[in-house]
Amino acid sequence: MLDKKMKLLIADDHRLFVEGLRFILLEELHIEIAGFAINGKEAIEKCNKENYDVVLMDINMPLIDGIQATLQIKTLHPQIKIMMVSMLSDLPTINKALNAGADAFILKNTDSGDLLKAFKALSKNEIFISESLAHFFTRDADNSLKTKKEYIQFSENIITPREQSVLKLIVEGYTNQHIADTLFISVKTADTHRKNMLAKLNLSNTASLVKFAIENKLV
Amino acid sequence: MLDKKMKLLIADDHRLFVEGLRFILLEELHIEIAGFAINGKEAIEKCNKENYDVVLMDINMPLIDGIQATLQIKTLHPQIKIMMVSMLSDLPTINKALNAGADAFILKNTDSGDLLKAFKALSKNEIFISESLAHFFTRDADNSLKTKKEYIQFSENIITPREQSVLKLIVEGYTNQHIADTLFISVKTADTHRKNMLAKLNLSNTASLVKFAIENKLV
DNA sequence: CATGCAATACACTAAAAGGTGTATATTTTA
DNA sequence: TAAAATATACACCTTTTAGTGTATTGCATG
Repeated sequence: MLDKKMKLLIADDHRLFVEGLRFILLEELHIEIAGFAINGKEAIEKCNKENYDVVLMDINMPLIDGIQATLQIKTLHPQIKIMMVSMLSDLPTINKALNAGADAFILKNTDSGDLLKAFKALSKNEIFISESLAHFFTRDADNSLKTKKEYIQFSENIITPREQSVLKLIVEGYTNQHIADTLFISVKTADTHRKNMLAKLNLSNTASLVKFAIENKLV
Repeated sequence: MLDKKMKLLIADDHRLFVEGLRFILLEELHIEIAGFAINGKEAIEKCNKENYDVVLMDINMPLIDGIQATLQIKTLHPQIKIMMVSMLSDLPTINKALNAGADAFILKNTDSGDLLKAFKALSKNEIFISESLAHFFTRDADNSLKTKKEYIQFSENIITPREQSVLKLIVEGYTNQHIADTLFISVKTADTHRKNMLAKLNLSNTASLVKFAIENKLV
């Protein structure tokens, strides 16, 4: 793929960012910016019409987000490489992106060198993860990417379904008593669920639990 | 100011964005990129050392955010123009930025034309707001900017600056004691701030306060 | 079929937060 | 300049959470 130009679709709704990106990639002779999309829906449509080699996909986009778009694009066009770009480095999101089929995950706060490395990796059918995120992962003998054991816990649901129900109510501002009444369990049980979540997430109070829940979209 | 080059400090931790910006502004003969900062603290320090005409300031930055940095820079160097850049278009944030002394507010999803318009406006000592945000505001006879009545309720600080400081720490999971120690106030005062917020927002506990704070981007 | 996880429940103690009310100095603003 | 808002601080009492630990039941998977 290195011998001919990679056709790139940029799917990102931050125009300033995209314009900057254009200038950065202008100098790259083996990359051709072949299209733009300002949301996931448009990205999907364009991939169905045109032939792209790579999609640079923002996670947060209107209408359809980058992860949903990746899923749909990979279903119909598995050969298209998806390079995920995000502001945030939370593991659940990265895992979701990779599970959706993303081939690279870079942060918007990495430098352009990393970006170009990612393109090179993709052209060699490798999976690329920004250095600052790499510590979450490990590679198998077959070079496949695995989330490190110590982080699996984090990404996979440590929070059990029942705990999630409780958590949802906690975020709504319910007290243990109210939660107990709602779920037809004892106050003690509701309290135990809360405490278990605090313990396993290494948090010390409800405020940070609520923050965690919202940030990790567990509610 | 138009006759000589504007010295610009770019304060943003998204390197890809910054690099792109550099390319965009390279073509502008009356703008000179004179420095970079990757957080609010660095921006403040650089403004104390060097003479800049304009700071392009991201809202969300590590250590010290753009709004705090703006406050501090404007206190010591009121002549420096601050151009706020943000991903999000929520009114409380815009108002906070303007109250902190920002001279322009543009979104990262506007095009570079808007960016250049903003620079021009600053050089004429005008306040510039991205078009897509302009509907929140109205101009007085004296051309000063006012939040439209229908938005005031939203924007005007239901939550006072001090309360916001406390709120920020609450969201971080701090207890009243810890908040008191951090802000050098009595536990009672920290507690009063918390209680006042609960009262005026009609909430009954910290969990819902945290939720409110995150949803309304007050943190 | 045993081991582990999930869900349930409880004891006890300490710490924190919630409810209500008061008070005062300072700053903003009408 | 007077009124309003803000930041500060405290009293008293109740409710809720946090910290630590135990325990039983059922279900699933190795």
